[in-house]
Amino acid sequence: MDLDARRLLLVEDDRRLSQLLVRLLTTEGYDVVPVYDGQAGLHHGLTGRWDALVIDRTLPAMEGVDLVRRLRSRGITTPTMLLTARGTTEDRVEGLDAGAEDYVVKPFDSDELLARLRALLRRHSDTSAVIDLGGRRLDVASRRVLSPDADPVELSAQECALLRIIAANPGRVRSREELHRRIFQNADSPNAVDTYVYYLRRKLGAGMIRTVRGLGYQLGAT
Amino acid sequence: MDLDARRLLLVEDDRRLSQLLVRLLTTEGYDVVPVYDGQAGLHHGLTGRWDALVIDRTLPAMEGVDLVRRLRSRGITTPTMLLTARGTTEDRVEGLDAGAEDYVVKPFDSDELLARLRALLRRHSDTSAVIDLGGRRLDVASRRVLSPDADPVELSAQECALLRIIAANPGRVRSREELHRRIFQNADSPNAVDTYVYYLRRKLGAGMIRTVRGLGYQLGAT
DNA sequence: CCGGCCTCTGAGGTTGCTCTGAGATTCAGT
DNA sequence: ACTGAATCTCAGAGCAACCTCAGAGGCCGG
Repeated sequence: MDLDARRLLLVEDDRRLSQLLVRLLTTEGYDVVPVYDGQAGLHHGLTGRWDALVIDRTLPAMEGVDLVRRLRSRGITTPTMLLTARGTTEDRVEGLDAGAEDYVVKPFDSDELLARLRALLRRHSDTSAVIDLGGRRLDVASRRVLSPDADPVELSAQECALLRIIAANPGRVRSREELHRRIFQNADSPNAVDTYVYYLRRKLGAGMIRTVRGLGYQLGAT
Repeated sequence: MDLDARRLLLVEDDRRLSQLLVRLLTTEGYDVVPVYDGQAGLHHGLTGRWDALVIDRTLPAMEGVDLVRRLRSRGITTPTMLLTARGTTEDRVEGLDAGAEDYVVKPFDSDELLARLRALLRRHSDTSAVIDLGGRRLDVASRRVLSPDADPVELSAQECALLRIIAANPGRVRSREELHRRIFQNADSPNAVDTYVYYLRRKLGAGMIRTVRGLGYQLGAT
């Protein structure tokens, strides 16, 4: 077995298609694990370590788009490709805005799927489980903030997702809209982002997150 | 005039399509610069600061795919979207493997293009405009003035806008009228510019902005 | 079924920004 | 030095953006 192989989670209910994809991707050198419904996909997506997710849009137990949304809302940012039979624009837009990085319309061509997968993995090669916060560190896997001279601070899923986005790029200011879209997509209150910033500050100190009035938030002490 | 708009370089030789795209993207709040052949695209891609590139595949002087390849080979990693008329798989694969992040097949749907662009920009995140102030630097994105040997100085929106205009051309003198027109659109008091110059001097030192009596203001002597 | 944690809502309270206006100060020309 | 014009200084009203936090409802393990 290839220890450096990219690990893919394949969520596809059609057994025949699933088998076909497993064979194709395995031949290309990927390490593929197939599951056959949304619940299993959610479970493995949340608990496993994956380089990319390949998810069918139409699944029993949970729509593919909902699966992506739920994973994103739990702080999982693994790059994701949707397989979709429907080619309508609204479907595509919905998929992309749910947080999927890409989609492929069935029936698709093997070479195209592989090319898109390569492109997906290429730009997401910076997945480090530990993010530097300037002095402290965010361990995404265990959702804890570790500091050299204090006890670890435990974060909830949403807190972690928020901090992760802000910390991904220390110099950059993230707008409320972006944060809301990426984390609280099924929240009506535009205030949710503020609230979680408040929670994080309460746990980590006010200096952790800087407010840029009218623009958004930024990692503090940069 | 949106100072925080995302900057897009559009490389499209078909004037009609180009104009259409400029209008669409501008309406969405992007800051779009159109060029009409590969050479110009290469030049601007190498020298300008862009948040994303939108490139037609079929161009005079240089193919779109070659343009992407050449930009990538020079270390330009700006996220890129290809527009392609041909929908064959080999074309798509070639485009993606050349380093393009995404492609859209013509004729394309506006909503889809915009959704893909959002997805593209969402995952790329390290661009920020920094203006030299002679020793210190103005980070427009986070509205701060950074200096090598002091804490950052935070600016308000108006302060930043004012300093940005003055600092854009160090030698040039900006009249009160111009500054007032560009920043204090709905302010009655002709004194507003003076006030904000005062605020900036208070935060950054009197030498930052020089008064040219009777004419206006200018970036202070380095 | 219960209790605890997490998520999101909504309603104040507070802060910081914007712009105004008026007096103080500087400047150029006489 | 005198004078009028240009510029500087600064306190404060009004307002939007932001913060704070209690609580309702959801989810999950016991």
